[in-house]
Amino acid sequence: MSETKDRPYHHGDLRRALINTALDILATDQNWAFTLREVARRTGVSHAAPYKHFRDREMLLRELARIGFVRLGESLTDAMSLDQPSTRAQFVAAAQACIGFACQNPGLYRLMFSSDADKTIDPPLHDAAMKTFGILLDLLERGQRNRSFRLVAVSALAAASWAQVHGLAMLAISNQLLEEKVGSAPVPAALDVLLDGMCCTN
Amino acid sequence: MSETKDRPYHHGDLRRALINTALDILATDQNWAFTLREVARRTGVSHAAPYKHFRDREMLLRELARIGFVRLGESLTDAMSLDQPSTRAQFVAAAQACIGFACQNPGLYRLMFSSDADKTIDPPLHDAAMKTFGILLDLLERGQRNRSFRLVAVSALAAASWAQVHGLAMLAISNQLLEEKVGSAPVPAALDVLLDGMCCTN
DNA sequence: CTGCATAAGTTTCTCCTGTAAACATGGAGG
DNA sequence: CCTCCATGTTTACAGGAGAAACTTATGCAG
Repeated sequence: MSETKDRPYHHGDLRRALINTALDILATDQNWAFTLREVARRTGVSHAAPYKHFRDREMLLRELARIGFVRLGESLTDAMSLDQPSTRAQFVAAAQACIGFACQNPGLYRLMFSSDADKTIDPPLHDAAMKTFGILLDLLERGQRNRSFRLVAVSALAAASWAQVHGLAMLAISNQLLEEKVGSAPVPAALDVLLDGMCCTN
Repeated sequence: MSETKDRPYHHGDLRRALINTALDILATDQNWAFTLREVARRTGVSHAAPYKHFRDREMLLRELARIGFVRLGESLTDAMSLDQPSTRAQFVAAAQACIGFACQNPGLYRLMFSSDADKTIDPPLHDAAMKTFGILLDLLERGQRNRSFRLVAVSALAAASWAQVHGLAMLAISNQLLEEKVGSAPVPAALDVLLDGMCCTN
């Protein structure tokens, strides 16, 4: 009895409702200037109501970012569970999933890596980010064990591939991967170059 | 007679003064919430004065971004003019210059790639970005000519290296290159991995 | 030199945001 | 049944964006 009544004084689960509204707007309106009041408005509550659930605007932003990391992690896991002929192919699938996620949720993705989402002061957010990063690490370690990836320090592979994928994602959502600059299929092309450096040559 | 008088009614070169103030604050206050009024205040003019030189806040932001690309281009050119034993070493120098630039001007760097700096509606900004990107392209083409870099499509090398460097820069200024994740020297490590894929193996 | 058009400032005003404080409501426990 | 408290609402205030109307100096026509 908490859903869709004609606004009983107590909402039922306003916290979650606010988060969903915010995620909705973020998904709908490409680069929206995030506004607590707008979130409250569209959720149908007074502009001060959110403060009962979030100390301030930034706290909601960090929660959204955290959810973003969780969802990104799910996308990665999904992409990797499709079976692929090689670890290399699996890597490509995961990378494309990440970039696809960014392109489908540009606002959220940007938020996840913005300075508003300060991971140093928010343990849950930090943990979510680390956990998602861990998915990449696992893949790399697995690839090393089965001799797909070179046996250099896994942290080097991690830095390179994370930077590469994140860079492609950011450039893609900034609309900077123009054909005149980087050809018509920059993502697979770039990943191939990187993978040639990561994979065993024999 | 345009500098440092005791505020004649007409400033002399307010446009430039505003830009400099903004760049100053951006350089000083790591993640500052950009405010036209603050810029006006610190420049010593009324809050409406900037509107005589910039249609709106975004227009000033785009001009700042443009200057950012010009400066980044200078940093890259400088770094590449130091002579290096190999094109590969030159690439590393340029990459580190770019990441260094980002770390020393995080606010500006973020701005350059933010959605506020919409390159599709600002030809000067777009041109500045393209010109800086051209420096990278030149280096890659030169590397291909002297057989340092593989003869794959130069746009693929460009996409890969640009994404890599930009990704490292963004992660660095977001304070996400934590040792626990990517080791103690992620930048050279990541670049090495990438370069192993870009360079000729023999 | 006089006088005016205009560029470049300033003031004032409206609307919006974040956030705090005081107030209201209704459901849960004594 | 009454009272407490979490969760709403209203009201208030400080700032920011930007428009409009006003002011000042400057350069140019005569």
